[in-house]
Amino acid sequence: MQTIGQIIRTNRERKGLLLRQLAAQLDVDTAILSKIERSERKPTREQIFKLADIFKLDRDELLIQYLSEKIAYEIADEDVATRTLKVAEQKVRYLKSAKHGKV
Amino acid sequence: MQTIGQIIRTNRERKGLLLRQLAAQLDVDTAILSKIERSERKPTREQIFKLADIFKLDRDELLIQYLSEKIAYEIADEDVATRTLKVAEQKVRYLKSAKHGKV
DNA sequence: AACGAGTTGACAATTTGTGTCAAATGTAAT
DNA sequence: ATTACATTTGACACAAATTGTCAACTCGTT
Repeated sequence: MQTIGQIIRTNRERKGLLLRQLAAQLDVDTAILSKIERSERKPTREQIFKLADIFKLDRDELLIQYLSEKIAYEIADEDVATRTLKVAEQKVRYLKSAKHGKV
Repeated sequence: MQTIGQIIRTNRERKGLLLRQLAAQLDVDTAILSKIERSERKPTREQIFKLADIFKLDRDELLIQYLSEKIAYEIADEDVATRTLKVAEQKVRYLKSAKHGKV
């Protein structure tokens, strides 16, 4: 199970880029990128998209990794975590159908 | 599909309580409770537990409603929402097993 | 009109997220 | 062991989001 940080680091090293080089492309401080790779900070959505472009990864895939990691950390220490996600799925379905005027 | 706000309002009315009476028990301003019931604001976790106690609802059940609603609103307008939740489930499982020393 | 219940919006206080910077640490080469 | 460079760390500043406070407002009832 890879974190976003690990995905970024792996891809950066695969391309032989230094932190400061990738940081420059992302337009962030090296310190921040370092923290992101070690999961000490979360990237922003914009950064995710830039990374997907730089590494030619599927934007949706990376976005899913990013969002799901955020959610997982949000509730991982609840012991109702799994049931919460099941109910969240139902609610999402409901909200989406409502949005399409199906209520 | 009921919102937390609707659950609260229904239960408050069932007990014949006024907004200001329930607000007093919750130790919040009437304005806030009004907004919570109409989903204009989110309750805090503490408030959720107080409400469960006041209405004699299952704390975990209400917590699940609260957390899942928060998550659902967070990602409802992503079109990768459902897949995100599936991946989040996997990540939660992984995090939980890691926590129990199973890595 | 006066009252009580609920709603609304402007604002303040607090918390959380993000960025900046400089110093510290690690690592390899000379 | 000193230099040079990459990365990490932590303190701080700034911005954004959350939460709370308050007063004015609407609406229905008497």
